Amino acid sequence: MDNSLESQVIVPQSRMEFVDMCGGLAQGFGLPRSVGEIYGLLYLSPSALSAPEIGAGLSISKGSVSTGTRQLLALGFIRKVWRRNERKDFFEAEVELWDLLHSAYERIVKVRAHDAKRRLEVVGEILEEEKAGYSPEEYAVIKERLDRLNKLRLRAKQFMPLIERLIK
Amino acid sequence: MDNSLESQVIVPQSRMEFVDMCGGLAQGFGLPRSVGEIYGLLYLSPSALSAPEIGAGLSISKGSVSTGTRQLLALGFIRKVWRRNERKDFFEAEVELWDLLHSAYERIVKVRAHDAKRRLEVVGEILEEEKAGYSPEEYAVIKERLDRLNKLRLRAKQFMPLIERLIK
DNA sequence: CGGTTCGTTCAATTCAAATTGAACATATTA
DNA sequence: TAATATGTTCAATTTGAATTGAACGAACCG
Repeated sequence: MDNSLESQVIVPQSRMEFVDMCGGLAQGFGLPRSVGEIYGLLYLSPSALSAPEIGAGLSISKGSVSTGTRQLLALGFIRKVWRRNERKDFFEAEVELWDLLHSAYERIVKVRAHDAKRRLEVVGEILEEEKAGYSPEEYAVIKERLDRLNKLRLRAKQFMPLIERLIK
Repeated sequence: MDNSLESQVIVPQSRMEFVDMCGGLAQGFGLPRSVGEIYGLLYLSPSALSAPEIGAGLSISKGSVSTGTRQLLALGFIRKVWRRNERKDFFEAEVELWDLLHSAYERIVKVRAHDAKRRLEVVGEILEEEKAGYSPEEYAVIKERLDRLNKLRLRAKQFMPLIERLIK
């Protein structure tokens, strides 16, 4: 049976425009478009929305709503809210974006920096093992380039605490 | 005929490890993996490489080398160098990464910020047109959320000059 | 109980982006 | 001039990620 309550969910154009913008932003950050769209829909929603409402509003499947909301919950961008006498889950957006972005910075930038450091070390180690395979000049060039990268890394690292203080 | 000079290009493991790391970084920034790999190969190369050498070293097609180098040239990450008595193009990496990253910041962050501003304005305008369709309470909530975003935008904007001074 | 709705999972599908490779233009050499 | 090599473009293909939808378990209701 068609549930008329949800099938007639119509999201006004202004909010759809916003949804679209959030979808694009999400893509820019390497997240699925639908994840951004769900957040956008919830962010401009005057009240919490159920999963079926989200699906109907954005014309996406149950499955996408389920995985999308799970990701957003994990990132802290949305919250579940319960309404009494309602079995459904309702979702609302976390509107304190500054805090969210701050913790995203922690997770993404720091993890990535640490990763880069480790991988550069590995490259350096393997290079030492292969040292014999290079002429002295070649080896010197490669070594110098790696050193250069490490200097860049340290330079970037120096600024991190400063930037952190700024955005706290 | 098989050109034995290029078909036997073998890149040592240390550099392949580095190539792989650059590929992953490129993906993280929304660029094709192969573009990062080409840069990685050139960055640790003691001498400039020809397009066929790049293709052989990374096992990618002529076409990918062509489009990849074009992108890297456009971004300023590599340079063409000519060798006399050689028809081929040779490529070498720009090693002053700090400058490159700085200009990338300019292009990406600033453009994106400007874009977000414009799109938010559009949403605001459409919302005004649709004002009648909302109850006063609903309208107030949506309006407040949009204002919140604009405040966030301004807050971020304030820091941009500071950060710029830091990384200059 | 059966009937209904909700939410999750996962295999199948779809879709977009990257990659390939063939066709082409241009340059080089004999 | 023919024969070979280089590099670009673009249509076709591949590949990987997002999305769907069917199957399932759980919660609720008459």
